[in-house]
Amino acid sequence: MQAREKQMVELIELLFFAYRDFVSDPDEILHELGFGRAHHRIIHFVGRNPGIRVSELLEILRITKQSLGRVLRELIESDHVFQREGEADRRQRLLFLTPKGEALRNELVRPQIARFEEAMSGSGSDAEAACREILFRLINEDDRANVRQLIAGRAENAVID
Amino acid sequence: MQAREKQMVELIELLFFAYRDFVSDPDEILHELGFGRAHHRIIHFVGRNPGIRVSELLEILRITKQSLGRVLRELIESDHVFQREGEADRRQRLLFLTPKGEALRNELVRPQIARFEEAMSGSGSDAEAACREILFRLINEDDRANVRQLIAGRAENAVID
DNA sequence: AAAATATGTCAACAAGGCTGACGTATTTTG
DNA sequence: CAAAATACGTCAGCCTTGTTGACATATTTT
Repeated sequence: MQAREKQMVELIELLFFAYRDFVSDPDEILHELGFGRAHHRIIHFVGRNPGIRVSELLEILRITKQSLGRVLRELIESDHVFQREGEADRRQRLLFLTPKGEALRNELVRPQIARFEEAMSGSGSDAEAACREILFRLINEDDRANVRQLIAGRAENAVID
Repeated sequence: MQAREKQMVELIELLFFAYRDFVSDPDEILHELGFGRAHHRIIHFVGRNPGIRVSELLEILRITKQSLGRVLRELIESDHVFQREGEADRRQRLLFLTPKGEALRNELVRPQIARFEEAMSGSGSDAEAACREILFRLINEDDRANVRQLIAGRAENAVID
């Protein structure tokens, strides 16, 4: 094995361990509520994209509608998420967080923000930008444009009535 | 939400998408063999740490021995992994990859190396070091020393007879 | 009016986690 | 040396979250 490849393997492992611990704080919180990681992902992306369509969510999460359906139903029944008909297209069921859902989303994202802030402390803004760029380029090339738009955030202040 | 927090949320999402795609290539290969991500993790860490003890593997993967047991048995039956009694402590069942296991490990790691190399191309070695450091600091503080040692690789050329 | 689209749902199944209980070598300890 | 601790394996049952396939309903597009 070349030295360069060895360095890459080290990065592979770092990413594995970083991700393992990165999801561990939310996992604990969720477990107490009887929820799992699947609920987290829905809460997160609905919170970040109020009014997101079901089909968009499916594409982001790369799961089937049947998988989504079960978990989404639980979140609706527990009053964390609600749906509204699309105005332009009434077949759509746009997704929003309730105040309760927003509260949970906040609780879940807080430790993750803290973890990144701690990880960044001591690094300059150039280091942060470098890391951001590398993470971005780990994403499939054909999906980067989508992700860039998603991350930029679209209807940040969507009116929910 | 503060601007700084928003930046952190963007990083959180980048990590999510990066990881999602990062594991997708191995997943495809594994699926054709009737294996899953659990098999991958075992193959990877046994390959990187020949002679690793079962209990060490459990700690790395953060799963129970019952979960490991099933998947490990499959890998042993399919002749990807074999066990040997520890010399010093004969209760131990040290784990090694067979040549077949090594071949699979290589096949699985290749696309991940390629992905990181592509992601790094264009970034300088300082950017790479910065990213490495940030990923490292995402790991739980009490586990960083362990991970550092693990990643450095210990018995790189362990004799297997 | 017919076809396509967006979504929901039922059913059956699989991977891969979990807990709890118990068994067997082997090593360590009092 | 006997007893306790350790390393590991295994049986059984359960949960979450993913899958495929088939079918239903409302709405929009053609």
